[in-house]
Amino acid sequence: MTEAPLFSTKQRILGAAEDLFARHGFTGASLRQVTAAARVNLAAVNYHFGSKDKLIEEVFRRRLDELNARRLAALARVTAKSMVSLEDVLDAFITPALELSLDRSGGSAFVRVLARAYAEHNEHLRKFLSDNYGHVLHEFAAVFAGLLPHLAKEELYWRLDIVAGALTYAMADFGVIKRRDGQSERDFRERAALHLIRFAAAGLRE
Amino acid sequence: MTEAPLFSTKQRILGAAEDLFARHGFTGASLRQVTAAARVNLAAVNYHFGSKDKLIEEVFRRRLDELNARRLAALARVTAKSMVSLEDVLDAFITPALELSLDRSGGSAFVRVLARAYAEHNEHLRKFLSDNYGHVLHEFAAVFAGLLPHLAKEELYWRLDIVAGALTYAMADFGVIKRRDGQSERDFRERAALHLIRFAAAGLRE
DNA sequence: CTAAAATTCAAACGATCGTTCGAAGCAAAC
DNA sequence: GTTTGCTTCGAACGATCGTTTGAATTTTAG
Repeated sequence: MTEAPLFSTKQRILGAAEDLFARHGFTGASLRQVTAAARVNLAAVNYHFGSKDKLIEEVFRRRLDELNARRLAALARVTAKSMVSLEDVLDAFITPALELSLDRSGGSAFVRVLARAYAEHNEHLRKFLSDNYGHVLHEFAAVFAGLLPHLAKEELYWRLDIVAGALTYAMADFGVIKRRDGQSERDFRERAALHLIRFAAAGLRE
Repeated sequence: MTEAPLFSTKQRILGAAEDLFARHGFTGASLRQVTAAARVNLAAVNYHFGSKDKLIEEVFRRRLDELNARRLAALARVTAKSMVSLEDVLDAFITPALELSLDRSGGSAFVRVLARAYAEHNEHLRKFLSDNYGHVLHEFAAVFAGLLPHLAKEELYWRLDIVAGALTYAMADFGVIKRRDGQSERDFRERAALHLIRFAAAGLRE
């Protein structure tokens, strides 16, 4: 927790790992590929992070801390209003991630990493994500539960899981797709968010 | 192309590979794990399939041949009608896959394998799938294009790609999720298909 | 029954994996 | 200048990977 130079060894490793994990998966990308791309020594990973698993966790932490903070801030803004709609809550969940997916500095790669995490059945990784960011999903789930009182708690939870996964995959593809030439990024983002919110709302309502 | 005993070495390998690829990914599951689960010798994979990559292809071929045949049959049934709706075409695409995901004999594992394939950016695998099943997507795309004349061809194609990926991920999760106790499988399937079709329609229309 | 073809087997190949180690390099503190 | 602590480095560790080999075994054909 000292200084964090923009191009320190740690940051270069994290950036290269993010890119290679997105392209080849967690087991598919080796530490030798990562360190070569980051132009650092192989042993630097275990020196700075301890292990490959810890490096993977740090790749998530670097982005998820901010992403989930934005989601919670947006959720708080929504629940402060007098009338709360399902679409508002979904917007609070989706828009921060969509902004990240359209970010230039590695954000699009990270969203693809996130999509891979959903595909993984990795016990260790699931537990890490649940331990560190489960409270965010719980806060959203609580608001959803108030808006969808007809759904049993168990039913609501797995619907949220499916919806979140499908949204994550869709946003991951945005990171690869090239936008139409004439279309502005803001226009693209707003239209994509609209479609995703419609899908999620349809999937959550009875 | 000779006989195909139900529990031949080849079939046992394919079944074990499907299950392990779903759980640990293509690079994450080793041939030693696969052959151990199939209770066959390690060398049997290279004898019967030639290589791990060819085995992966065969895991796809075994299921996709039937899945895409059903999709095309359903599409033909739809286009034979006088009035064709966007929802009809989506139903022809989604329902066969949803039935597969709820199949008991390995189908649910395969849909998770399919979801992994979407997450993979693997050049070789993408080319194999495109070469062997690209014509199915082209047939659907042609019908979609007729129903959505306002969309440019390029725009339509990447929307279809995103929608197909998101649907695949959602269906993959169905394979893991346990149904509510009181709910029949038919009821569950029809309701899920309805939600997925709504999402896809919203994503494809302007 | 016997020869031939197909299949299974144990064992090993070289390559690559994540990880570890001690020396070398380098900064700041005294 | 010397010491101290942090970082980088080349080299190697044992483990595991996909693949290959040749002999043993089973199945098929004549």
